[in-house]
Amino acid sequence: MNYQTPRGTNDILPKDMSKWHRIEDVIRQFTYLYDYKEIRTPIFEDTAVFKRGNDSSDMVNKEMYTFSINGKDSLTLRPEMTAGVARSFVQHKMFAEADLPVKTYYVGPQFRYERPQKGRQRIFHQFGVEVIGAKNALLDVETIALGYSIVSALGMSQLKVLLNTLGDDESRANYKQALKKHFESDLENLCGDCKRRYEQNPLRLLDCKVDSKRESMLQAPKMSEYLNEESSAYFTQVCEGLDGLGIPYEIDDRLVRGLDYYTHTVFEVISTNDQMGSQSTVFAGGRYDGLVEYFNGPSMSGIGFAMGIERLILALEGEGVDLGEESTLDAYVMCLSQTASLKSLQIITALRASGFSCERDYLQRSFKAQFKTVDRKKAKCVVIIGEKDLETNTLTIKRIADQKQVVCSFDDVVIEMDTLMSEDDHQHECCGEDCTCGK
RNA sequence: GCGGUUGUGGUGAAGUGGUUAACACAGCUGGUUGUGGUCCAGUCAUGCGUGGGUUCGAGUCCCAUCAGUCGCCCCA
Repeated sequence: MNYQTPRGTNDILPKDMSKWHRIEDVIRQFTYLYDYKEIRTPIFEDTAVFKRGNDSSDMVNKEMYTFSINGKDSLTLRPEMTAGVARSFVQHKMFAEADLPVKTYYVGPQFRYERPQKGRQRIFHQFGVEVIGAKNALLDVETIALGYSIVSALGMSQLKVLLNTLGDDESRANYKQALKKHFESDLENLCGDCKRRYEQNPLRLLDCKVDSKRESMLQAPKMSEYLNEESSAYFTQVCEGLDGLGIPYEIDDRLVRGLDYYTHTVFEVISTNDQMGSQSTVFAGGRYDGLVEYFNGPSMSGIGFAMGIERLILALEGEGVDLGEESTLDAYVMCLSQTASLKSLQIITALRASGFSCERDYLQRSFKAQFKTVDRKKAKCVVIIGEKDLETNTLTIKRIADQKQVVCSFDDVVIEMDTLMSEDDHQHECCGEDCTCGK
């Protein structure tokens, strides 16, 4: 038996972790600037939190990891975060807080039983925000701006913001009816999926890829023609806000999100990098009006988005953005004889206590092999302790950058390291390769 | 859930059914027993995703299965 990660899951290995940390750093930096607070909800919830009666999405109906213990509760590994956050918002009566809206963000794993593909895994990670308790077009704008700022700050530039509105319930109901009426005569000729969509969620007819060129599809009525005055005005404000911030976007009247709770603004930010494959959406979201009420809270609106971190990494790597900070080491301590090993342990401990990151050899490898490790680890200095040094109570410190070498007593190792390292820093700060400053 | 395609050491890969599974990189050891990055030599897959089958003989053919990947569906 070969043990391996279950299908559609993967280990995030130490060598890749710096990318994740970098992304999480930028996320925390920007959510701080925008005054969002982190929320952590359970990895699993009562199934009813996700599976709400009227939902037609595949995610909720076919892709959930649902289980029960002792035949009692039906629990589900979260496939998304919005429902859990809305549930939490109501459970903890955040609707009564003095300062609304409540602005939250989250980062964590999500679980969907899907056929894996590039950019689509069964366990994947999302960063997302949920702003609940105020219905203001400027919040829609702020939400999009936050996501946009984060991916931009990370260096993503090949992207497109797609925007649409689904209007309020009244507008959407009228539109759905109009769509059904429009496609009624052509229904027989549409693809199988479209026939299903016609019944389940006529809005989704619009993003069919098979029938997109059909006459009836091209002639399909547009959402914008069915917006009532309020919905239309709201959407205009969102557009004006994005214009005001200089965020480029395209209105895509065929953009329909899959989850049933969306109302008004919906948006999707896709990577246009050609290495993305068919899963190119990096983050997407929209406004939802009925969710808080579903969880027995007051009638409050919310808006949010979710960003796929694995997809973000794919997009950034596709664009050639370098996310890995170079891992470096202040010193590599070489011990060249067994008898010196206790001394080397004391030295490395003293250096670490003074804040220098240090590593050493544990395999009694050759001098040459240890020096190769120094290169691979990009250590700034090497501390060398050998048999002879025990007699003289000295060791050698070598600075790799310029090969400068000093011999000092065991007791002075920290002081000497300080000196070498600060000179080194000086070099980095004040000058490049053609340094004339004399250091 | 549907269809296509791929699967050989740590990595990239050669390998028309026939003895010991090329080559390159990385690793390790030595030349240089306290000064690395170059060079040279040596070493490194009892095994070809897994399990069956065909055959005198299978990495090569067949079946099943697992996984990756691409598209559909769906979605972040």
